Amino acid sequence: MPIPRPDLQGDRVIAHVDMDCFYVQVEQRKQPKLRGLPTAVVQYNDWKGGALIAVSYEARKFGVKRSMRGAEAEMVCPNIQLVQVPVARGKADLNAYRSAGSEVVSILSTKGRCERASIDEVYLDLTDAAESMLLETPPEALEDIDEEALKSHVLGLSGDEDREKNVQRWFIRSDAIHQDKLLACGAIIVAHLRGEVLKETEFTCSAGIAHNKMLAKLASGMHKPAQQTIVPSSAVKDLLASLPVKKMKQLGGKLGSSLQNDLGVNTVGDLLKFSEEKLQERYGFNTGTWLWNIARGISGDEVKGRVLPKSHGCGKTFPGPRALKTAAAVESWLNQLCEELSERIQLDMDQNKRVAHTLTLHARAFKSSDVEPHKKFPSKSCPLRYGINKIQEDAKKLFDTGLREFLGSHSNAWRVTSLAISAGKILDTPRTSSISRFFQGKSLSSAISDASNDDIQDDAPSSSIGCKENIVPESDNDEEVFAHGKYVKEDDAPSKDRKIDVLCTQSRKQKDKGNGSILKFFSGTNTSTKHASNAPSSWSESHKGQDQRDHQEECLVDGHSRLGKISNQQRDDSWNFNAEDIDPSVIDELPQEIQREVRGWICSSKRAKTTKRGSSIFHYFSTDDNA
DNA sequence: ACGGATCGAACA
DNA sequence: TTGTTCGAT
Ligand SMILES: Nc1ccn([C@H]2C[C@H](O)[C@@H](COP(=O)(O)OP(=O)(O)OP(=O)(O)O)O2)c(=O)n1
Ligand SMILES: [Mg+2]
Ligand SMILES: [Mg+2]
Repeated sequence: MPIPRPDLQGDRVIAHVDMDCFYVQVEQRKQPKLRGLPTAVVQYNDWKGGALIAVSYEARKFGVKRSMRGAEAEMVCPNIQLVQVPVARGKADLNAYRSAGSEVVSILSTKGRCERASIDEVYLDLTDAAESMLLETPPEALEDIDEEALKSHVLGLSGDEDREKNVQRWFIRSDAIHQDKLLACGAIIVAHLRGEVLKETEFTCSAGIAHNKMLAKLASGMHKPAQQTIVPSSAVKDLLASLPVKKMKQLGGKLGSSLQNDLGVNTVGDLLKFSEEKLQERYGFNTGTWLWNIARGISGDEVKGRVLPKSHGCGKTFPGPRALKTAAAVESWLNQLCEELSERIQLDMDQNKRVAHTLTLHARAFKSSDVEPHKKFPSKSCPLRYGINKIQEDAKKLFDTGLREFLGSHSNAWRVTSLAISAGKILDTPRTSSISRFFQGKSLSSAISDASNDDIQDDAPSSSIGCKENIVPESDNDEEVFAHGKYVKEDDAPSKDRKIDVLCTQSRKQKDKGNGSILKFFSGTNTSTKHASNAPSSWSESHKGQDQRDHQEECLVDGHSRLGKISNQQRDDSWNFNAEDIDPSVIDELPQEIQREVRGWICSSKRAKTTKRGSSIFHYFSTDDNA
């Protein structure tokens, strides 16, 4: 029913709100005497005074920077107040900051769709609220406008003399274009929200108001602290023309470096010189169009309605001499991490009625024997069973299987330099459904405990059928949920029904994302053939050289290739197609029940693909090679 | 190999 | 679907 706006002109009102030196503010609220003083938050004081992770604006004036050592900071700012991150179970404990972030979100999520983008920032879609305001109480007289709103920075305004006056005039211009009027309303709403945040939490924040997320994010950082910035469409061109590529979100890493070094692109505006095809050729289909769009200030990325994190993780590093070298030491630290994780997912369940379904372990290690102590410790996951002891038990198993794989057959001396676990696949538990009745009279918490207590066989975690039936909610949508499952291998080929099932599930999920550009086509069997890849050479150094397939040894299975030009062949024996490359007449030859799915996918894919980075993948597990 | 602890997303 | 890599805060 809800059809996404075309949005090609950018008529949404999007805000990005980012807290000012957030951890510092949290600590200053705890210790008000620190307010106004140059302050920084450090974690782990023992080595060189710890590392700074947040710096107050007073301290920034002295040149104090994040990632400085405490001792360094004291050199440039002798009066700096260093506050340590709380420590619990031998590791940094960020719960106070998470909790403070939640306070803020609960206020900012009241006027429109809200997306938690990090511990201290959110995106807001204020389109509806702004349109309502424009209809009902349009800003006409200065007296009616929030004073804070009138202090906004408006990009592109003539500038020099009397900024204040110009902004005031901008807000009440009756001859402004509709877009600008909407932004003005958005800015008034944001000013109000920021006032509410200050009143309720004592925290200041800064914000950007624009027609999409990318520009709003850019704007929020332009004037800090405790200010807000508006980006009218008319200001976009000049803004991007002088913006160094590295300042743009997503271009701060290797991609941005490649743009500079390989294309000579120094500002985002420099990208305008390149055709979409040229960018696609070098950086891939999706990234290419994404780059082409952002050069023009276009981004259709929508504000997801999600105010809670999608995963909980905790970890600790053991650098240099602190590296763990015994199983007992690893076990001990794992236990600490598991305690914290258990606490946090339990809190999530109690507060939000959500249940996590997957436990994942990451580690880094090296062999003390080799001169080149390279590290590649495989991550492992399994179904998550609630309860500290269960989690500890499973985490240790995951580590052990990872370690055996890491060591190969020779058992060498090893060192572990980091351990991390995380809880993912977190799902809402619907209030009303048969599953709730099953748990009648019990708290969700005790029901989950019982489910894991009726001792599941002590086998290695592999399947979650029991878990799924006991915990996973009955579907409100008719989409099957897999709590945890292992990748389907060729020699373990699923039945035909099963394959179709996967197909439908995946396609619905992807369609909901409202964006897609790639059809992923599994042959299901046949691992020996290598196929042509006309995928662009990768810009990322790490991808280079791992691309083992550049020539065509064999034709594609009949019917598959005729779907359209192959965009990329994957290591998992599937082929990817771009939506516009698919020959519509060939779709008719596909199995009936699949045709509808493919057509629906192509439709949504073509609609949204140009405005958002990334791809949706259409999984088709064919039953045989000649499907 | 002292820039740690977390998160989300694309990719293979 | 799992596991890896990238980028971010
Ligand atoms: N590399 C980083 C970056 C940030 N943070 C934490 C501490 C910050 O307080 C918080 C928010 O990050 P920001 O990038 O928003 O920075 P600040 O809020 O501290 O400052 P600003 O006022 O510039 O937003 O996240 C962190 O632990 N490690
Ligand atoms: Mg911030
Ligand atoms: Mg931030």
